[in-house]
Amino acid sequence: MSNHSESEKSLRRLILDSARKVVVEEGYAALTMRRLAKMIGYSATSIYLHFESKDALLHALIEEGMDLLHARLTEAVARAESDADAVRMVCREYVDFGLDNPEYYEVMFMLHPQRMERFPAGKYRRARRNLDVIGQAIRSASGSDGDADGPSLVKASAVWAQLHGAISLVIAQRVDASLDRDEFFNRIIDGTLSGLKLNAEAEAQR
Amino acid sequence: MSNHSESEKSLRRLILDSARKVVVEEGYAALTMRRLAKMIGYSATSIYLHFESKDALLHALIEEGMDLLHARLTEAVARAESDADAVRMVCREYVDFGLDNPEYYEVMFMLHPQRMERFPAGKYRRARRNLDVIGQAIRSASGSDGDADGPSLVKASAVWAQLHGAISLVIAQRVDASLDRDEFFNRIIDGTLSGLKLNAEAEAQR
DNA sequence: GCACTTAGTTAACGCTGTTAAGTATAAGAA
DNA sequence: TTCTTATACTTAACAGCGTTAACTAAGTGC
Repeated sequence: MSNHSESEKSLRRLILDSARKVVVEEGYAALTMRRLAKMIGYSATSIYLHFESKDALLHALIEEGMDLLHARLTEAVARAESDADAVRMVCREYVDFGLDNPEYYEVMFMLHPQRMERFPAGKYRRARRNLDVIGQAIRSASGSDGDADGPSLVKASAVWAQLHGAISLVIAQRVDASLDRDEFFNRIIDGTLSGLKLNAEAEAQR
Repeated sequence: MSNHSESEKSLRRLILDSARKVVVEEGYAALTMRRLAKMIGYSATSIYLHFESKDALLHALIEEGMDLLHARLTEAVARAESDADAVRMVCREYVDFGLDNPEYYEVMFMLHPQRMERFPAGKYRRARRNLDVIGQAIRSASGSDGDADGPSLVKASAVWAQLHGAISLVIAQRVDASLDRDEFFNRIIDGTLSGLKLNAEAEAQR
């Protein structure tokens, strides 16, 4: 049997937890199978008993991150005091998630794993759930007309994309060092919200 | 002397052109020193006579891309018929550049090269030039008040970030396949522009 | 003719992800 | 109890990676 003396929980979990630790603390580049093996006290090939490839391991990590993000987004919606407020809250929370967990965020949204074309469908569903939280918040805030003003998938994707752009550039240290980040993100969120034209009085145009 | 029979132009140029070809046609992952060497008919180590490292080669590629982008952005501004139009044109052009050259765009803005912290200052300057084109367009369109409504660096960065988010997600194939991309990008650009609140009466758009 | 520079080479180091084959150990069947 | 099979894991190796050290051949200046 296993009885590698230390394994109360499954090796799969041990691998995942160690991998997450490496990624979170030292970034994706530091994650190698041999190093991971040394950490968990098994040979590198043992990892392949639980994950088809390094990418598969990464995908599992992404799924965990998606769940974590989902929890934070839904909590943010729950905390909101109005439908309109919920959209702002969910945007703010998304940004904060990215800034709080840059390495996680990088793996989840910025990495370009080799085999991503043949990505397990389940992961897409998990990522989709997060987009749906945004979409639902927008729909609630838009009032009863529902999808009158264009399909909400486009709206939600646009909101997501705009927030993602700001987060990913900051994480990759591509923005000017002298940039005031609070002002930057406030502007991004305000701009994103104003692009939605939610409240009626702001609908002077269109 | 060199006289590797084929070299009219310098080996440095040959390396750069071949590297760009690989990246553009098959993506960054396909670019390896040994493969590049085989392409140009020299040994892999010869590349190190002209570039300090693979990252340095990549940086040179990024600079070329930045110049190309700069040319397109300034041309777009020149084509515009009004200051307000110029902002929209430059946004459109930026998006088109990304969609026209996804592999190039990936190397330029989505990759996270190892040694990027110690990036040659010249590259930053080249990247900054492109941000300045956006910033200048915004400033011109904002009228004479100049920087009254917040520093233009934040404004330009925000515009850039929002466009970048949309482009990078599409390139990484992270957006829903059923998404109408034209509608998506139109919404991104409109949202970005409305976030600038340039002049209220001219915003009778869309 | 000798030193020096230039442009290129080969061989190797220490990594990487991954696979094939082998080894104990436990469980189930005869 | 013995035979068989499955489980959990290992070692050794493959092919490839970026990079370096050491070398060679050819041209240049004195």
